[in-house]
Amino acid sequence: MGEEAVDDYELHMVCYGSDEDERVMEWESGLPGADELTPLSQPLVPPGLAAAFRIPPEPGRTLLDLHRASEATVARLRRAPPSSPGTSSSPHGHQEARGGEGADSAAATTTNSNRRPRLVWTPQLHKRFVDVVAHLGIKKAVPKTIIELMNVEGLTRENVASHLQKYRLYVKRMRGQGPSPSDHIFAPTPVHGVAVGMVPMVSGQAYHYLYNGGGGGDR
DNA sequence: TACGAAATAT
DNA sequence: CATATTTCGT
Repeated sequence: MGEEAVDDYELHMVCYGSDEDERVMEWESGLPGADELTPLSQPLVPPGLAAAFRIPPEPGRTLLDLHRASEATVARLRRAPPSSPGTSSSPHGHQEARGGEGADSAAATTTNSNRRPRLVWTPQLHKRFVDVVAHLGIKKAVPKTIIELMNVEGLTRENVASHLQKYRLYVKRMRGQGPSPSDHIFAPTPVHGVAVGMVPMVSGQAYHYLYNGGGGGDR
């Protein structure tokens, strides 16, 4: 009969067909990048300023809180119908082209292959990873939890597990010895001022890494 | 089922 | 050769 159920697999994350998903996608696109956000570990209001203005100490905002809030927002977006009578245009300016890539989404080239394309951990994605791991603590930093808190669509548990394995090895190796020039993403030189990819990219796509000369030659 | 170490692939 | 995926034992 028909061979239509063939490519049922790839339709997962890349293709947004539903209006609800579109709304969520738009919301995600509007989110500021990791570079423009204050780390959760860092108080929004400096202690001195807070004291000067009689601002009560910040509530214990944790990543879990953020996660819950995020889930609540997503749920609301999905439930609430357009309900924008009159204004059918986009709520906020969207520089984003189609593709569904916002601050966080792991896309893969949808070329037919049962093998998942190599995921490239961009500095931004890695930063998010490190942030989550740091706040979870080395004890609770397990792939499943990490993946939940990162909230990156398309990111699989295997991806995180693999990266976590490398990250742990890096941390262990890092003890005692100074930083190694061989480190790319793990070394404490996260984001330079140059434009780097905002989304995880796969082989085939052009991605730019910021490299330190590479003239060292020692190993 | 999920985690993690090792093997395998790119 | 570095890094990501897959396999496999727990």
